[in-house]
Amino acid sequence: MRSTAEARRATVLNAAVSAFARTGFHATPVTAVAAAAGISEAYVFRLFAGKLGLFVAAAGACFERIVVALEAGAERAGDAGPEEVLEAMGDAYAELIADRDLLLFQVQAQAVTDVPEVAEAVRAGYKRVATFVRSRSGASDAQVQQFFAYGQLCHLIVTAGLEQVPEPWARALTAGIRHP
Amino acid sequence: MRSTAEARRATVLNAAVSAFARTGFHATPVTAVAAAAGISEAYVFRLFAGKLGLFVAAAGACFERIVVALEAGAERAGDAGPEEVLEAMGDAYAELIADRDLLLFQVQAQAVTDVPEVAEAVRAGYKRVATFVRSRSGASDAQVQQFFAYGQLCHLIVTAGLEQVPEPWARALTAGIRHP
DNA sequence: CATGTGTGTGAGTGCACACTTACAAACTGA
DNA sequence: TCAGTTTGTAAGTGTGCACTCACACACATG
Repeated sequence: MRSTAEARRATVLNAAVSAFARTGFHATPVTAVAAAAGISEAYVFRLFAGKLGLFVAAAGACFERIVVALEAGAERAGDAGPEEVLEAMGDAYAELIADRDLLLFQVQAQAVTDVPEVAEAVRAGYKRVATFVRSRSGASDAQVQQFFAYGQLCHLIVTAGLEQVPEPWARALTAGIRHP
Repeated sequence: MRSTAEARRATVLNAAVSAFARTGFHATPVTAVAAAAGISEAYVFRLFAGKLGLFVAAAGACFERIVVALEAGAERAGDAGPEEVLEAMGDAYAELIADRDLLLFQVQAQAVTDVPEVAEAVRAGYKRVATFVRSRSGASDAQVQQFFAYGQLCHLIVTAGLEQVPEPWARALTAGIRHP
């Protein structure tokens, strides 16, 4: 055996998050994920339950990585006040999405929520993130809501490339958003 | 002649916004748009420059309808203060997206921004909306930014179906958002 | 009526891609 | 060493779909 199936699954999931992030579910052939992972298409189908199963598993991996990053960020704030912890989590999230894979994957997943399995995975992912942010920061509901609202705005800024637009309307939207 | 090409284009665009909103660019066959518009697939290809041209035109129609709705909403606020005008615009937007087509189309368009023509159309659309909101409301950049941030949060709530989730984390995210 | 112009379609064509199957090679244990 | 299990693939198969083309009908204008 060259490798265990479990290890292969992990590398395939990394490749899948990256590939799906760039071109989305329907425009990303499984061959692209397989090639990025360095294995054959057929083996991807053995490791995961179809393309949809692969995408759902990738969503799980994506949100997992987000929660881990937020945990690490919150750790840097120790047991400071809610605002400080949220701020630290924001910084950690900004660093995490520097490579854009996790951000773009979330956008792509949101766009495929007409498939029930994906909608469920997205809900599960945000449940993990939101409950963690809430409990770890101890912030109010309104503060948590604001945290996610500006996070979603960040998604728009990056997907539309607004940080490259020098006009006033774009600068208004991007002002103060941490290095998108 | 049964109809003018221009009139056909308009009905096709309505069908396209609706169809693309539900299943996205890559998962929506042109036959579906054609069927919804009541014409043949071949004629859609004569009216628009390929599937991509159709999608870009639909994006234009989508943002056009949004600006019109915001204008009407702002009109109801007259020349009140920035907060009141923004509030009225928010109400108008909430009403407009009750059928979800315009909201979902924006999400789908964001997901296809790896295609340069789509990214350009999205930027153009948000440019129209943002400049109008800014100038018509006279609100500060920070207020405009907040307006869009919570708008994007609304998109997440609707796509993920969070308004159906009774758990505390979901209620924190949906609190106070106008009937998504 | 003849010619032209705009509206509209049926019937393809070719290709990309999800998924399967049959088979091979590596490793394990007795 | 030989049987069984796991890892891995090459080579299909079928289908859905973007896009084309030849052709038909409606209407105008001389």
